[in-house]
Amino acid sequence: MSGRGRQAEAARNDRLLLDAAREVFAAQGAGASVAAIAGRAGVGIGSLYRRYATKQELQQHLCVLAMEQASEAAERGLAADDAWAGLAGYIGDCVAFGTGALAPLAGQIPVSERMWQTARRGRQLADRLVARAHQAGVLRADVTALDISLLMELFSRRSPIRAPGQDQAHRQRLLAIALDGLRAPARQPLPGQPPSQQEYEAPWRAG
Amino acid sequence: MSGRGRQAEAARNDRLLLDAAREVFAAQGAGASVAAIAGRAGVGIGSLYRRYATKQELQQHLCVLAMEQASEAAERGLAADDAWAGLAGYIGDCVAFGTGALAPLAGQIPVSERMWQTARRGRQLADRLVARAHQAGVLRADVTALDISLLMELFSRRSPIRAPGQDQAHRQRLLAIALDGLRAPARQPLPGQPPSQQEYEAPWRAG
DNA sequence: AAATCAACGGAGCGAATCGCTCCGTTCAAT
DNA sequence: ATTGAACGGAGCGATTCGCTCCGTTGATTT
Repeated sequence: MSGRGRQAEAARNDRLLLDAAREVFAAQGAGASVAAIAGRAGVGIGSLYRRYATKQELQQHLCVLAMEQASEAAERGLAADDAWAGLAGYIGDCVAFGTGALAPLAGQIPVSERMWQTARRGRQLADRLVARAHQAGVLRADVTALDISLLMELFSRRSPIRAPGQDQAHRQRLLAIALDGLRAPARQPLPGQPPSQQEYEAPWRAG
Repeated sequence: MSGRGRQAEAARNDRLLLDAAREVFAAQGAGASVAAIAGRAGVGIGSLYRRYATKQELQQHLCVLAMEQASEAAERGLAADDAWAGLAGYIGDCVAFGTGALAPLAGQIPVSERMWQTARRGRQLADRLVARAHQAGVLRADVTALDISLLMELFSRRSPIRAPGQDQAHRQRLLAIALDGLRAPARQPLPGQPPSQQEYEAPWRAG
């Protein structure tokens, strides 16, 4: 074991708890029990409630963290020289981390001001990433940043029935297919209207 | 109202019940309550239990029906002149119907002999559809029939947080992207190994 | 070595929700 | 007017939930 003393153990447990919570919510949805989370993290329920007063508080903290991770991934993507590699890397990172897996929490928890701010910053970065790819002509013209957000939301969900390793392998293959479909030029135009920002975030406003 | 008498109402209710059950399970997973299903169908709980002795029996019946619908979609696809149109139509039909949305039931209900038979027939038809697309050179060479099954499983899940109409519109746009990514020639090879039949159906064997 | 105490795991509480039963009501057919 | 099949939903016991509380552990201090 690394780290010495109870404080180090507490820090480790906090990490384990957050990772486990994200995976369990991603697989089972917002209704997952705190016992399932604590069990997967390998810690007691008491240790969970010493850090987060309620299940809801844990969920809010999880949302902020996930959006911050997404912003960092977007910054890495913008730092890449190649516009396509940057965008694909951003999408891959977010899907691997499970950024969009917390979408089922929308409407179930109040959205703090900090959450809106973090979301706004992440959206701006993602918009720049997408705009750059459009200008470089590597991203199909009829796809929007919100389409990509929905795509990541879809791919973020974990299978509730398969082993995590298998699930991850499957997801990477399917994501590679979707990424190929995102490249310009498009073979078949996208049907319907692109999603609007308002309808995208509406579920979060219904608290 | 169409139909006269109590028998007609019963037949209508049975349809409403099955449609509602598929949608609710697709959105909320296997843990969805029977009250939620009856409520969405607009019928009483008593009417549900007059037709299905247990929740489990309803789920099994739902699985058989979904797989039969998938087989019919595959037959329509094989009847199409164009190999790509046939495959794309099959995938689109299955996703629209929600064939793969019952995957979360795997491991939660015993698999009847009839379910295995129906599944086997559906798989044979899908294999032929995929093989024909491969031979015609319209489907990227590194994708297998099981990859496509997993893709349909992914796209079959309904959003638990958005209105069904919006969710459907989003899903069709994202599916169009994925279908573009399935076309030959591939721009980027798929990572990892293709899934095996054994690992694909393993969750169903763990009853 | 003894004392201290922060962090630990989990048994168990009341509340909520579950699958399912049971029964009074409705209404087309007799 | 009578029948009876199909109806909706209140409510049962069982289960599961979020959460509290407490005895235990072990690094640190005296």
